[in-house]
Amino acid sequence: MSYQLLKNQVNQTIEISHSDLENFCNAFTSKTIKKKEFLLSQGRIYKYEGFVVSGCFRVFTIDKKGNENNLYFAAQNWWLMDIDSFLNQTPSNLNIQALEDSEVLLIRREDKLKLYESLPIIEKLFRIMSQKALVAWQRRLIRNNTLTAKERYVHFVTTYPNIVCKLTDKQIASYLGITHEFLSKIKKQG
Amino acid sequence: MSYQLLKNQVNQTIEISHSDLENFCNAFTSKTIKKKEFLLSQGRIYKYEGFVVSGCFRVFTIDKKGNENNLYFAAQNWWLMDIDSFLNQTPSNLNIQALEDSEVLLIRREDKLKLYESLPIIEKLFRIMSQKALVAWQRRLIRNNTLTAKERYVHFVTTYPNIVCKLTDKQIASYLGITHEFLSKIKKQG
DNA sequence: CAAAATAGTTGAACTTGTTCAACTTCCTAA
DNA sequence: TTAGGAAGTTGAACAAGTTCAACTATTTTG
Repeated sequence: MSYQLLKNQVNQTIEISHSDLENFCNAFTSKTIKKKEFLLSQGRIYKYEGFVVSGCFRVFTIDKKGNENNLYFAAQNWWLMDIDSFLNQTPSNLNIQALEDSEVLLIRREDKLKLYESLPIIEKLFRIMSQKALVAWQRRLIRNNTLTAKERYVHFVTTYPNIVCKLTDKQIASYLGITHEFLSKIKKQG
Repeated sequence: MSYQLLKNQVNQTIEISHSDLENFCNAFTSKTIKKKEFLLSQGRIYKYEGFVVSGCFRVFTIDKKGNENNLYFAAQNWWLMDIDSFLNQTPSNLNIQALEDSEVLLIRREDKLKLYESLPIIEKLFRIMSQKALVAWQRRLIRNNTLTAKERYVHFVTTYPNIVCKLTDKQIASYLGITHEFLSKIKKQG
């Protein structure tokens, strides 16, 4: 049952009544996405927010020179969202693509806004999740400023082994902010 | 009146009744902090959250080699918090130091937790503020991965001129993730 | 005001990471 | 099942950024 993962995560984050949790989960619909398909393309306004049940996604930007930059990866239990586009309803700068056949639970923007109104506990849920994510991004930035490429690579593969095994080296290099040629050389050094 | 800035920021973020806003602001107490004094030192558990009324602070980590790494600066209308320490009540990895004589509005952790209970709108306030901050951190990380040091420097001084003018080049270099010697060379090139 | 500490500059040698190009290997779609 | 296209490897030349050391401002403090 694909909703169980979502329920688990909510229960681990906040205390919520059974009926409120049901109401929350009922706002989501399941969707399967084939490998290489896009959940969101740059320039579009993002109307959904997603919880990954199975599979894996990459979230990336494309700069002026046409280079892709992987911002993060999302496997089981991760959230997929472009907060910027979702908050402000501005065209997205992000692309979200499935790296393998995947299942996500999607909630429409309007439905989420309604939930914020009808269930204040949902504000708390996303307040806490956002704050936790913020801490993670701050730490990642510190690592990028203080560690070498090799140290960052070692940190990534040891911290997220279940995601790393689904990725190509090219994708990892882009996430780490280095070229894939250089990652190849790092790996050769041992 | 130092509370007016706080009220303005809240009003710009959410719709809130006059009495709720009063209750929120009443939980804060004003404190003046002299230049170079610390609001928080690494290893302590952070019991307060602060809103900067005047002056300027730097938030930084110290790594194993003893190098300081400026994470961000906070001038008027910015918030000072170690979310990680505040959320989990774990010893802080951050140091918060005044760069000039400053005034902050402080709220105690317990009082903030009480406010979350009694005023659900405060959950919304911090949910939105956290999500906006998250977007800013994501963008900063993308810039760090895709721009050269010089481009990052130009972006920083043009985006935050009112903060830059309060900083030394050494502090800016640390924020950008480069050495102060290299920043000096960047500036010389024009 | 004088002394001491801190901030900023410059150069030379060095390390880290990039670019480009050629090659190999491994998928994958017709 | 095989041709075509990604993904990965390697090397050489290069660019970006660091380190160390010596020096010059500029603040800070007694």
